[in-house]
Amino acid sequence: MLTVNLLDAHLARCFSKRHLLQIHAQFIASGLLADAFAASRLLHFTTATSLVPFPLNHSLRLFRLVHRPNVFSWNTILRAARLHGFPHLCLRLYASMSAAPDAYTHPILAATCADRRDVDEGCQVHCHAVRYGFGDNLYLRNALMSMYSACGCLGDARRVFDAGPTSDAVSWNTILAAYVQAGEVDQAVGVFARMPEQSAAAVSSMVALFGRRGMVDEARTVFDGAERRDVFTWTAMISCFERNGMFAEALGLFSDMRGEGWPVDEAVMVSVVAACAPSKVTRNGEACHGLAVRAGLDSRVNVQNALIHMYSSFLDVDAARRLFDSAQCLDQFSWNSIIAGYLKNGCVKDAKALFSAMPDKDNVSWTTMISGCVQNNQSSEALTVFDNMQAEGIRPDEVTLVSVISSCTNISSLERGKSVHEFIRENQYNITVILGTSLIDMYMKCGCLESALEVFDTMQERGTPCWNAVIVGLAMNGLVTKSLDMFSEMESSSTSTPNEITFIGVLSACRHAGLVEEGQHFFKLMQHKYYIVPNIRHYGCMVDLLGRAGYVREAEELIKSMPMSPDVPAWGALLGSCWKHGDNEVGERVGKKLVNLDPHHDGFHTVLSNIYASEGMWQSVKDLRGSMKQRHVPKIPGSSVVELSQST
DNA sequence: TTAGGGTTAG
Repeated sequence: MLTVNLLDAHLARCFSKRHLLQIHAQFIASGLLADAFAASRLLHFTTATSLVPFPLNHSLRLFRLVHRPNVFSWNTILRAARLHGFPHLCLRLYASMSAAPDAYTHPILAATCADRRDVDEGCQVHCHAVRYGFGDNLYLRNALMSMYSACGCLGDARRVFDAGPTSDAVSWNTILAAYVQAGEVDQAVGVFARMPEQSAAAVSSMVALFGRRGMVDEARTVFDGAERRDVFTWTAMISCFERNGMFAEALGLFSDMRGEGWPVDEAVMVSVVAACAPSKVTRNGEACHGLAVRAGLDSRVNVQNALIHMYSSFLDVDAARRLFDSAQCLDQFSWNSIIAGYLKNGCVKDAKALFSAMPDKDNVSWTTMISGCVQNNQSSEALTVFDNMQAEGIRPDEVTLVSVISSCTNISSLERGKSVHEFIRENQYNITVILGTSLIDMYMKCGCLESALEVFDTMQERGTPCWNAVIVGLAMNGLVTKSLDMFSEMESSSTSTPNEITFIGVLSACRHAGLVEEGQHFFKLMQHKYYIVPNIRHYGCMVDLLGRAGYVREAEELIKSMPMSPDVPAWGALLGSCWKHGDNEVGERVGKKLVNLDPHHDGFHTVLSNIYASEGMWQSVKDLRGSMKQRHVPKIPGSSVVELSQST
C-alpha cells in the first residue's frame, strides 16, 4: 500500500520515466488521488521533472484527476504554467480555483502579468490580493512592484514601494532596477544612496547605467567605492570604458580583474574583444582571441560576433569571414556584423550578396546597408536601399534616418531631403540631437537657411552638434555676423559647451569676412577658456586668415609654432597670400618648402617661379621650369593656390 | 513564494 512517506521515498529515487509512470499507476490504484496533500507532493515533483517530454501537460492531466486539490496544488500548477511559458493559462486557472487563495497565490499571478506586460490584469490581481487581506504582504508587494515596472508604470511601482510597512533587499533591488531600466538616472542615484545594503547586483546596474549615459567618472566612483564586486561588476565597468571610447582603460581594468583571480566568462570576453577592435595595433586583439580559445569561449555566438567585428575593424575581413563561415550558430548580430565588416572594407558587392542571402533583415541590417553605401560614396544607392526597406514594411529609426539624410546632403538633393523631413514629421519621430543635426546640415548645405533654422528652433534638446551645424552652416553660407551671434547665444546657453568643431566654425566665419582681431580672440578663447588644444584645421584657418589680411609674417610665425607638422593646404594658403601681398621674401621660403613637400604640384612651382621672375632671378626660374611636369602652365597661378587655401 | 545585475551589430 502506497503511503505519503513511501511516495516521497520513491520520488527521491526516481530517475527514469518508467519509474515515474510506475509511481503514477500505484498512486492512482491506491486511491491517493483523494488525499489532497499526497496529490500535491506528486504534482510538485512532476512539474519540475525532465523525465517526461511535456511536464506541464503531464502535470495538468494529473491535476485534473485530483479530487479536491488543496491551495498548495493550485499554486504549484499556476507556477508550473508560468514557468513553462503559458502565463495566459494562469488567470483562467485562478478563476476556476476551488480552494481559497493563500499568500503565495497572488505573487505568482502578478509575475504572470509582468511576463505579459499586462497592467490591466495586473491591477485586478492587485485588487483581489488586497480584498483577500494580503495587501501588506512583502512578497506580494515585491511582485507587484516588479509587475508595474515591467509594464512601464514606474509611479505605481514606487507607490507600492512607499506604501508598505516594511521592505527588504528584494524590494530595494526591484525599485532600483525599475529606475535603471527606465534610464532614470536621478531616481536611481537616490534609491542607490538610500539602500541599506548595496548588493553587487545594485552596484553593477548603477555602473552600467552610468556607462550608458557617458558618465564615466560617476561609474568609476561607484565601482571603486563598492563593498561587493563580482564578475558582473567588473564587466559593467570594463564595458563602461569600452563604450565611452576609453579602450586602454578597459583593457587595463581587465588585466586588474584577472590579476585578482576572477574567472573570465562570455560577457567579459565580449566587452574586452570589443575594446580591442578600434586599435590599429592588432596584437591585443589577437591575444584576446587566443585567450577566448584557451577559455573555451570562442565558440559562443556572442564572442564569435565580437571577433567578427574586431577582425573587420582590423581590415581583415577575410579572417572575419572565416569565423562567420565556421560558426556553428549564427544570429542577427553575426549577419549584421559581417555585412558591416565588408562595407567598412569597401566591399559593397560582397556585402550586398550576404545581405540578400540573410534570412531575416531587421532595422539594423537595412541601416547597415544604407550607411555602408554612404561611406562608400554611393549615396544614390543608399536612397534606393531605403526605398526597398520601406517597401518591405521595416520601420526606420532615428539612426537610419540620419544616414538617409546624409545621402540627400551628399547628392545635394533638396527634394529628397524635404520628403524625408516630411516623413519624419508625419510619423512623429523624436528629433534627437543627431537627427536634428543632420537635418540642419542638409538644409545648410542646400542653401535653405530658413528651413535649417526652423529645425533648430523647434528642437527640444539642443546638443553641441546642433549648435555646430548652425554656426558652421551660417559661416559657410556667408552669414558671418549671424554665425558669430549664434556662438554667443551658445555660450550663454547652459546646456551646450563649444567644442573643437564649434571653433572651426567661428574661425572659418572670421576668415570668410577677414575679421583678424575676432579670429585671434576666438583662437585664444578656445585655448584659455575651454582648454581646447588647436588642431591642424584651427591652425590652417588662422594662417589663412592672417595671410589673406596681409599679415604674412605673423602667419609664417604661427605656422612655424605649430606643434604638429603643417600640411600642404596650410603652406599653400600662405604661399597664395605671399604672392597676393607681394612679400617675396617669405614667399620664396614658403615656395621652396612646398616644392619639396609636393614636387608634383605644378601650381606651387609656378608661383615660386613667378616670385623669382619678379625678383629678376632668371636662373632660378629656369631651374624650376626644368623640374616641372607640364611645360605650358598658366602664368598666373592664383586659382589653384586659392582653391587649396579653401580646403578647410 | 517575490525581485534584481554585466556583453556584441547600424
